[in-house]
Amino acid sequence: MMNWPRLKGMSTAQSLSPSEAPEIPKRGRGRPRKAGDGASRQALIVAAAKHFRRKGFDATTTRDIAQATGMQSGSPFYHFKSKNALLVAIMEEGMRSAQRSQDAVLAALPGDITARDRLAALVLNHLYVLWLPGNDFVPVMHHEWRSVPPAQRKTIQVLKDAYEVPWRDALAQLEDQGLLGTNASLARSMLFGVLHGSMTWFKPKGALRLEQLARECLNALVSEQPRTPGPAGLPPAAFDPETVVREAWRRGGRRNTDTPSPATSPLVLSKQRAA
Amino acid sequence: MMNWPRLKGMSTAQSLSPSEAPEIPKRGRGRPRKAGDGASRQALIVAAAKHFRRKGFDATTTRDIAQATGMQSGSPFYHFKSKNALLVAIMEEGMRSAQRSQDAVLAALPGDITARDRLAALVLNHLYVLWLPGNDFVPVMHHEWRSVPPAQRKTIQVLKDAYEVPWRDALAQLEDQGLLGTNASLARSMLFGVLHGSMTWFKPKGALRLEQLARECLNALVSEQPRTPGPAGLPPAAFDPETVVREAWRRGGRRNTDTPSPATSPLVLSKQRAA
DNA sequence: CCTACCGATCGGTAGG
DNA sequence: CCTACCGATCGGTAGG
Repeated sequence: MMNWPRLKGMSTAQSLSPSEAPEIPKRGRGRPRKAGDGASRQALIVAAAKHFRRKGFDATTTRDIAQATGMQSGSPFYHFKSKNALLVAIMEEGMRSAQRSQDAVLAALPGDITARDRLAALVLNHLYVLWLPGNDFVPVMHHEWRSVPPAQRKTIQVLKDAYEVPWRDALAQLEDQGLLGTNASLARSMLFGVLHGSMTWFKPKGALRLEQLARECLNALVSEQPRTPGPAGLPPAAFDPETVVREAWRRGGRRNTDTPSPATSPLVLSKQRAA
Repeated sequence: MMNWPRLKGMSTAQSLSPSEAPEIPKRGRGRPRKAGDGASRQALIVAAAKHFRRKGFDATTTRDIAQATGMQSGSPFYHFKSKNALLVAIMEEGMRSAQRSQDAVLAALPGDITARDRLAALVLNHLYVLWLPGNDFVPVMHHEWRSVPPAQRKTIQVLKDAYEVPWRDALAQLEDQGLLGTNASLARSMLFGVLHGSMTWFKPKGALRLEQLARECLNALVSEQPRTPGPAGLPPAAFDPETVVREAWRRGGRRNTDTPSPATSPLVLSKQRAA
């Protein structure tokens, strides 16, 4: 899957993941249809990822996947014991592939590079992981997380944590240099939010390419000059817009259960215009 | 729905949305079970939103929703002509409610407030919209967008565009003041990415409350002092980490279709350790 | 808004 | 990996 190669002859079945071992296809026997090894399994993963990304996990039928792979409706269950196992396999392979490319990029970077440039490389690589054609695995992972059985979430979470280690390092350095508007941990969560959110609104056509998007994301979250440390901390005093919002909600809202609120607040009056 | 009230006696059926008008419940006749008006319809919307958020649109059955509302399995279709119509109603009402609270907040703000503080109020209000209990509508809108029939997307898009107008204004001012690391349009998309992404990772327990999250988001994306306009533009020269990443992918990747790539690149060698 | 129901589909399996 | 199939469920409807 993805754009990242695996070693030749390295059957996917021998990977570290105990969660989804197929029946061991007895390679080398029978008719060597495609390649004899896990090619069909791989084709199922690729087709499933494509469908899951477009229509969602629940809306995709195992028959869709089978048909896209040229199989009969029952055949996917020869390779995967359930539809959910197929989803987990997609996520695991997506993260492994992303990790491979990220490691390769980091290894190719000069040693004396700044933390900002290192983060730039991580960001661009991540955009490639998300956006390059055929790379449906990581997007599916993020969007279909709730369809993963809780028992198997931990395995994927470990892969995600490992992937984020270099991000933590780079952002911690940037925080030390005063180049962030928040702390490293929050900046990392926000940065991934920006990057994953780009899948919703970004269209890589025209002038704005992935490379430029990467630059803009970095510029948006990482300053080039240290920020003034003056009032940068948490203002202990009342934050004006904050109290305004809080008060507005206190006036205008109930906790909301079933019935619409009685509506006697002045807020509503200020809203009558649009009705 | 939400925490924002509607005018008393304003049946939801008379709203601007032509997309989902129920059968006009003949209010005032029959047994006045709850309130006589669209209370059941409203209860369906609330219950559906809760389920859609937790389990997803496809995984939620209309029977789930009926049961949560104390109805029989066929009854939701008296109020909504289809499951999809229920989803659209959730999104429309979610946006209308968000717009109401946002308008109220803006109206309550002093006129001489800075663009930064105005944006702070918008951000905090938006976090309330996303996070306060019972407010499942807008999260559902973002997560289940692809389940909306294309014909009805436009209606909701209009509401979303209106909602974003004050954001555009505030961010345009901030861009003029040199407080953004990117342009106003991209900053807006990124900011919403951060805010919506918070639904994945943020837990409003402990020290980090919504108010502080709002501050941190703002600090992360909006400087307090104008940024140095020096090398802030697009560097026309080769961007080092960028070319490294691009080269790495060129070496390591094919476009990817079905079969795993042959893998003869040096990238793979540098990755053998984890196997 | 309930009763009773239908047609279609879906994940999964037995047995080869 | 195919054939043939099952049990369960699901969105939706007729008729009151």
